[in-house]
Amino acid sequence: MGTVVGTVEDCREMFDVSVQTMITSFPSTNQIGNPVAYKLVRVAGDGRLVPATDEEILEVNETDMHSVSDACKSLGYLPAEGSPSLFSQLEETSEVINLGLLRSDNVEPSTDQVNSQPEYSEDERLVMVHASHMLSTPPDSNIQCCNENNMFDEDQAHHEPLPFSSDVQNGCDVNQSNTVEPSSPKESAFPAAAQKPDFSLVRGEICLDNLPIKALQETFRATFGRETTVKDKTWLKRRITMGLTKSLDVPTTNLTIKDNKLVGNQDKSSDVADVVSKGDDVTATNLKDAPSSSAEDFSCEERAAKRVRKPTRRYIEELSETDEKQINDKSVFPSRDQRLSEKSEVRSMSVSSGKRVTVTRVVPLGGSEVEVPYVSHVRRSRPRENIMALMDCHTSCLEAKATAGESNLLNSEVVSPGSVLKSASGPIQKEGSHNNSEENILTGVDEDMETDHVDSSGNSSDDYNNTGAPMMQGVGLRRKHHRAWTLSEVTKLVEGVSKYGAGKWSEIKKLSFSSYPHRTSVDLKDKWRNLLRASFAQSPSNSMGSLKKHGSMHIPVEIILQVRELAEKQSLVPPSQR
DNA sequence: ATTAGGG
DNA sequence: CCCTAAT
Repeated sequence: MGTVVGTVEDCREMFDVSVQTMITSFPSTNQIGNPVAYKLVRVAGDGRLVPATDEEILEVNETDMHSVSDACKSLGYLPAEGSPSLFSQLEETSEVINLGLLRSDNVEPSTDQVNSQPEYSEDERLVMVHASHMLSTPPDSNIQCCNENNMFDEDQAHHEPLPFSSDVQNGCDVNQSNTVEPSSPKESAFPAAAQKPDFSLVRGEICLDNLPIKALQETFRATFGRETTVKDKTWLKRRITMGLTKSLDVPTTNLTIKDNKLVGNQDKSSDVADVVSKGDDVTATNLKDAPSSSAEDFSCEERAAKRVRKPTRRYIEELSETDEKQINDKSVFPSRDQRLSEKSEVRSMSVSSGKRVTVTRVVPLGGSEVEVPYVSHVRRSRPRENIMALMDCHTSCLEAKATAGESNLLNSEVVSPGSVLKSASGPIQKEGSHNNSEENILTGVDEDMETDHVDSSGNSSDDYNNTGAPMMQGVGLRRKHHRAWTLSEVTKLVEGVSKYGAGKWSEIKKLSFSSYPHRTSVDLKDKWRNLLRASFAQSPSNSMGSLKKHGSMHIPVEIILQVRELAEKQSLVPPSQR
């Protein structure tokens, strides 16, 4: 800045004024995430600065906003690299973010650049950005600047000339004659600068380092409107930069949260408040403390506002499958990048997200760690699921035994049915496999298997697992297997219903489905319900029977009819009778 | 323990 | 299929 002020006299005033203007005349109530709005000013005929019109602002915003957010996204991680600079990581973060917010080009400075180019500190970069934007520096100057630093290569490519650049330029010229602030001794410091206002302006800006303390002080004065006695170059630079950052940041970052903070923290966070309103009292007093403390505060605020994670779509405990998948995909929560990209929403949702999200843990997955809510990682309700499989199997086995002719053998082994079954029953196994094949056919083209099903205790736990659901491994997997109903099963069901009546599921189960251990009475009931629906659904067009689009087996018309018939019967005859 | 229903 | 409330 010092450069700005010093090099380009005429523009200095403008700049000075612009800062003030931005702070005062543009209330913090301004549009959210509208950094550009604050930067856009035009120089009227009399050389005064006039806020850009809505249209103008919009115009610029359209092009800028996206890129800005992008920049933020990409910038978000810079701090992770942790450059051993003067500032803490946090501070760096906030600054980087700010930088992102301030930028209006599709620039994506890489971490490498930041770290590998010690000559240009964050401050300087910020300043540079500020300068170019606040002053609405003409594109060409920007480009120059870019070349100069080799930092914003993309700038050149994507940079869109600001609408008023010309105006500004003119304004500068006009101003040249009217020095608003004659008190500044900058002229002596930078005599040559006046020649090429734009370029030199920006350029000088960039090289804060090279400026004499005096110049820095001058800049400081220009920025905050007050003198400073501080001689610390670094501090000055920093202060100046922050001043600018803040002034821009307040309106920009400002959301409800931000507002609250401003209101509540006023005294505490001398940063925002001071810089924006009072200037800085700290300046003279605490040379060393001021920077660090303020920085910390700031970073804290920033974090509070931004760091909160957005609540991802609600965690669905429903299907363990899903759970697994999500976890594996690391999609339970948006990845860091994602989260950052959604930064815009972050602040607003901090509240809602607070509770759930806050409680998280880091889970190492495939090398990277993922944060997952403590809650849903565990089985949501009862612990049973694991057992269920076994239970199921168990029961099935028992059933099988019960109905099976040679169950005796099996009965003896109540303890470990699965293993026993597997090993103990040669023939049974066979049956099981047979059963399997049937089941696997699914479409159940047709089978009379049921007849030969005879006993089929064959359903060993293995069988189960193979056919149906994934083994309930470890923590909460559940959802039994999805076994499509075979035609034979359906047939049996219908038959059973006709025999014993709908609702006698346990009966049917016992009598007709003894050989289908995996079909519980509930299953029967459900299936029946489905059949009913299907039958009704198909009633309109008989042909529909096989027209069913996909998945489920095509229910033969006969069965449909049968079902319908039964349905009528059932409905007519109250359950009491049956 | 079964059923009926909702999800 | 799963889960629950109601029997």
